[in-house]
Order: sequence, then C-alpha cells, then structure tokens
Amino acid sequence: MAITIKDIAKRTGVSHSTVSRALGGNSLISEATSTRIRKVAREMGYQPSAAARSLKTNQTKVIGVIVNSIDDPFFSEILFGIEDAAQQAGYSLFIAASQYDPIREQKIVQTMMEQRTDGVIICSSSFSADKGRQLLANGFPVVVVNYKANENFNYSIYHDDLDGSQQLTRHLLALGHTKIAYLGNSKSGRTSLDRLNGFKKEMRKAGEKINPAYIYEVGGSDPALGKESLHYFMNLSDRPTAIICFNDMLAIGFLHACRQSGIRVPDDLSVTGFDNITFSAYTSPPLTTLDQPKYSIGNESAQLLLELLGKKIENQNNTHKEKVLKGSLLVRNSTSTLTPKE
Amino acid sequence: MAITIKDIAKRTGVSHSTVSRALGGNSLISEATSTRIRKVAREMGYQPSAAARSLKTNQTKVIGVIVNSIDDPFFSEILFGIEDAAQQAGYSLFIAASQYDPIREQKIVQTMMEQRTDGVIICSSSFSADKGRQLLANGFPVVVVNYKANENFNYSIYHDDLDGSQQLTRHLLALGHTKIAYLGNSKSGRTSLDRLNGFKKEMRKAGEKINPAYIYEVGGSDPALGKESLHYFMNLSDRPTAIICFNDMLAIGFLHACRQSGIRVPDDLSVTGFDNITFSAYTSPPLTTLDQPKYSIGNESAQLLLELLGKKIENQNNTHKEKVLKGSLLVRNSTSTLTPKE
DNA sequence: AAACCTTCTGCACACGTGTGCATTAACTAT
DNA sequence: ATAGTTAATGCACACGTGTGCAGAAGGTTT
Repeated sequence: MAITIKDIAKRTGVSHSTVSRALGGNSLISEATSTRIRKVAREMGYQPSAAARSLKTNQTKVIGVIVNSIDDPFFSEILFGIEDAAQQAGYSLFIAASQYDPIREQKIVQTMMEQRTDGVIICSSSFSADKGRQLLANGFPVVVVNYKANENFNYSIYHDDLDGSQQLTRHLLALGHTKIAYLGNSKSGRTSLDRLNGFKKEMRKAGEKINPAYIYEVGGSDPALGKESLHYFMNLSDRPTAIICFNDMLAIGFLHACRQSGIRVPDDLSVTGFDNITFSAYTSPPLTTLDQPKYSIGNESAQLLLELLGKKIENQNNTHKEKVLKGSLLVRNSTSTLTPKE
Repeated sequence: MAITIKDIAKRTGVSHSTVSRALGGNSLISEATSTRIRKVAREMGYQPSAAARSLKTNQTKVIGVIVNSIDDPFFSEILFGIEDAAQQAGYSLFIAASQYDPIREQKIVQTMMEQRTDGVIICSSSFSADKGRQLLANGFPVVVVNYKANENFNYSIYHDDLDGSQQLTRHLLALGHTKIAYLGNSKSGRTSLDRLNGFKKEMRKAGEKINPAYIYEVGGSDPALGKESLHYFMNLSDRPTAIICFNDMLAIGFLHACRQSGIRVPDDLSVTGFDNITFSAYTSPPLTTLDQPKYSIGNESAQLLLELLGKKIENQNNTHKEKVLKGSLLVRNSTSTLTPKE
C-alpha cells in the first residue's frame, strides 16, 4: 500500500490536517514545521492519491481527448499541440480512440463521465453528435475540433477547409487546368463536404463547369483506397487533368497507383493533397498540398478549454466562441502547367 | 454536481448500501428491488465515480502507457494492439509521451503514480532505466516493450531485432551484395545496436568483411535525417551497393534523397527499412523491409500485464517472463541483384 | 495580573463507494 | 406457539484528502 499523509503525520508527530496544509502550501502552518514535513514526505516517497484528491476537490486535472484513430498522423500532430498546452497548465490527458465504431464511442463517453474528466476535446470529425451532446448535458465543458457539423457545440475551433480548398483550386486553375476532379472521403462528413464546396465555389467563380463524373468518394482515408480509386478516373471517357484529394493519405495512395500505371505526375496529371503530414514531403513526386496548422489547432483548442475551465461558474451555454484557422498552400512537385498530350 | 447512489437511494426509499449492492450485482438483494433500482439509476443517468470507487477498492481499472512520441506511426500501431486488449478486459488507457525529454519523463512517472495506475507498459526504448525502476520500487507492475537494455525488468516483450536484421542481411547477401552499409539511430539505444549486431553477425557468418566506414549513425529517426545521411555515403571513395536503414522512417528519407540525387534504387543501390509502417508500401520504389508484428507486440504486452494484475498477490519480483516475437522479411522493390555499373 | 490578539495546530466532518455485521421480516420445523 | 433458519436490508465505518471551526500556546496591551 502506498503511504498517505497519515503516515507522514505519525512520523512527524502532527495531525494529518497539518500535513495536508503543509504540503498544500497553506501559509497557516509555520515555516519550520512546514519544511520539516516536506522533507519527511520526500524521504518517504509520498505520492498524493489523485483519486482521493479528486473526490474532495471535485476536479481531476485531467482532460479527455476523443480521436478517430491514433494511427492517423494528422491527429497525432494535433494531439501534440494539445499535450503541450495541457502539460503546461498541469493537466494530464486521457486519450481514447473511437475507431469509427459507435459502440466504442458510447463506451468512451461513459468512461469520460465516470472518470469525471474536467473537460473534453472532441477531435473526431465523425463522432456522433448525440454522444457529444450527452457530455454537454452532463455538464462537461466540451470543445470540438474540426467539427462544424452541428452548431449546438458552443466552443469550437476548426480549420477553414472551404478556404483551403479554394486555394488549391485557384492554384490549379492558374496552372491552366479546367478539368479538375475531386476525390472525397464519405466518412469524414462535413470536412469532406467543405473541401468539395470550396472546390465548386472557386470553379464557379472562374466560370468553369464541373463534370459530375469528376466527383468521387471513397469510404475512408487509407492510402489503399486512394490507390484503388485511380481505376475509376481512368475509365472515364473524358479524363480529368488534375485531381484534388481529400487528404494526403489518399493522395499518397493515388500517386502510387499513378506510378504503377505509368501515368506521369505532374505531366499527365496534377495531384494535390490536404493536411501536409510528414510523409507528403517524401512522395514521388513530392506532394503539393495545403499546410494545415495542426499543432496550432491542437494547442489553441486546449487553451480554449482551459480558459473555459477557469470561468466554469458562469453558464457556458450562453456563450459562444469559435475560432477559425487558415492553412496555406504548399506547392511542391505534383502539380504543373497543363502540357498538351501527344 | 453529478448524481450519486445516495440520490438513487432517496428516490427509491432504500439505503445507499442497497443501491450499491444492487448496481454491483450482489445476489443478496432481491431481484425485485434490484431491477427497480437499476431502472431508476438508468432514468436518472447515474454514472459511478471512478475516483470514489478507486479509493475504496484500491484499483483504478486504468493502465498507463509510456511512449516516446505519439507521432511515430510505429508506436501508433503498437498502441492499437494494447488498446484492443485493454478495452476487452474493461481497462482504459492513460497515455503519455516522453518526447525524449528527461524532465517530461519524470513528470510522467509521477503522474502515473499519483493516478494509481494499476500497471504500466513502457514502450519507449529510450526511457531511462532508473525511472522505470522507480515505478517498480513503488509496487507498480511493469511490462517493458522492446526494451532489452536492462534485465532488471522481470516482464518484457520484444521483437527479435537481431534475427530481423539477419534476415535482411541474408536477403542482400543472396542478391550478391557484399559492400553493405548500416544507417543507425544512436538515440534508440539497444534496439539500434541489436540491428547492427545482427548485420555484423550474418556478415561474419558469410565470411564477408565489414568496412567500418559503412557504419553511420544519426540522432533520431526523422525522415529528414535519413535524407541528409546520403551525403555521407556518397562521399566515400568506395561506395556501398546496399544499405540497411535502422527503420522505415529513415529509409523513406533516404530513398527521397536518392531520387533527388539521381541514384537509381535498386539498380545503383539497394535499400532496406525496418518495421513495415503503412507508408513503406507507398514509397518509390516500394520499400523492402522487415515486417514487425506491431499489433501483436502491443496486444501481447497488454495481455501479459493483465495476467500480471490477476495474480498480483504473489511476489512478482521472483518471477520472470519474457516473450520474443519474430518478424518476417517483406521483399518489395527497393532491393535487387547487383548489376555491374557502366 | 487580567484581557486581548496573533500564530499555530488538532478535531471532526465531508466527498462517493463498498462491505462486515447486526437487524428485521418472513418462513419452516418441531 | 416457539425456536430456528433463511432472505433481505440498514447501520456504521473505511478508503485518502481538504477545510471550517475551535482551541492552545505565546506574546502584547491595559
């Protein structure tokens, strides 16, 4: 059994209350006994029980993070930003991955509630809204990241996907492309839709028509799915000259399929990604993509939550706060001017 | 404030002990009241307090996981295996990333102890041994993963890096290579050393000499470091014809540098990786690597820990258990027979 | 010397759960 | 009808920590 403040009390000949106060830095206790107690505590290797403390103070100093999958390098970098902010404020992270599984989602929400997490950050774009509201209803401060799907969440931070997609589209248009396709991920909900809409909006602005056959969706963002989708576009009688992929993972698979099929990128086909994950710099050719400020997104979402925890007393239902971060176009070598074929 | 069993007791007109027993499935309580209580509990949206329960039962149903960095896709897949096993047994994960920072490591250990984690899995090959022992000394069951550095940890599970490296070396030798180099990661300690030794051992077995200049180490496993290291090998008067990289990340960067420098892989130079992370299948050319059973490593380490928690009473210091998993050679297109130059 | 203030410490209770023991009610056996 | 057995529930305490309040010790003011 771990040692408690009572053990320290016995050892120093004072009451456990005095020990509690001394270690808590309460100025009521004389400096002399205070330092003596602290010394003994250190010698005995005392570690306070988070459970007991939480029970009494009604706060855990833990914030929960719900994420789609830890495998996804995109989320990893967001997590990194969250952890930095949390750690600095003395908070620990309780991370759970939903794996797109509703049953798992429910279990996660339940666990968060049982653990009495001080707040929750939802980074999963596909996380079901009712489960999120379940947290809100139980009084948990919630910050949603890249989850514009529902306006019921009062605190959110997200990347401007519409703008990002427009930037990419403008880039391709400027290179002379008009036959531009979009490869989406039906599982990522609003995020994919926003990117599609940004593309459409910019095309309309430029007075270009969009071929409905150029819009294709797959059920996830595994590179393998990107790879498989090349078939679809190649079977079109009128092929696109450029393709905007929902994210880097799909683009990486897509590029690979191009190489295998002898389609030269960017000469035959320009390809863009989205997110700028580490590996997008190492593809062949290096991927033109939209650099999303992943670390900042994570960091600021954590800061927003922390701020929320500070003024917990006020009614958070009446306040709204929404922060939008913009990414920037990162031109590498997977896009080029349109070269006439044959 | 969240509702408690006392609230349920008041509502149903019984004592809080009866509620506790009813929800705990104690057969002492009559079936009638039991179901009635359960129904009310559900209606009121009761969520037990993990803190209070832990305090009383002295177990948290949480296992701590210490990892180098969440960014690393290699660790991500191990985490996946751990989570599956843990979830199935009703345990949650408390994940912390050390980021190779000693101060952070100390904080993590302290947090784990304060949280009274039921057990700890250390997945960080570079995690300092004394901090691990600190956990052991405080009675925490510990399982180390890929951490052969010190035999003081009684429960460990690791991949046979020596064997894996030998498999790769044999593969290259069979292709006719004799001028083989090794690109290591000085930060990963024993792991890198084992892979180096596997390489040396197999070379010796084949009667081949190793050029000391062919062994080069960098301080990490970021692809950028792999990319930079090409310079070194190209400046050698007698260049190697094949190179074994410590892991896929380095190999991916290395391949990229080759492409930029006009070095044809595998015609001019054969390159191998290690781990088989997702992206190694999408490089150009696809990477020959050693497929490490990452999921299994994670899963079995969690199972080992769970087993350990079951027979907690016995003195774990007297028992040893070590499990070794072997990976398998995965030949793709970054290696080929030696073709005479010019 | 009595009355007061200041400084420090201990007592006792609370947080939400779980559990040994006593208690009550209901039923069976003589 | 009484004693004995079984089934169901409540009482009271414990886990480790924090905190309002009372109280003790020592010093200062009248």
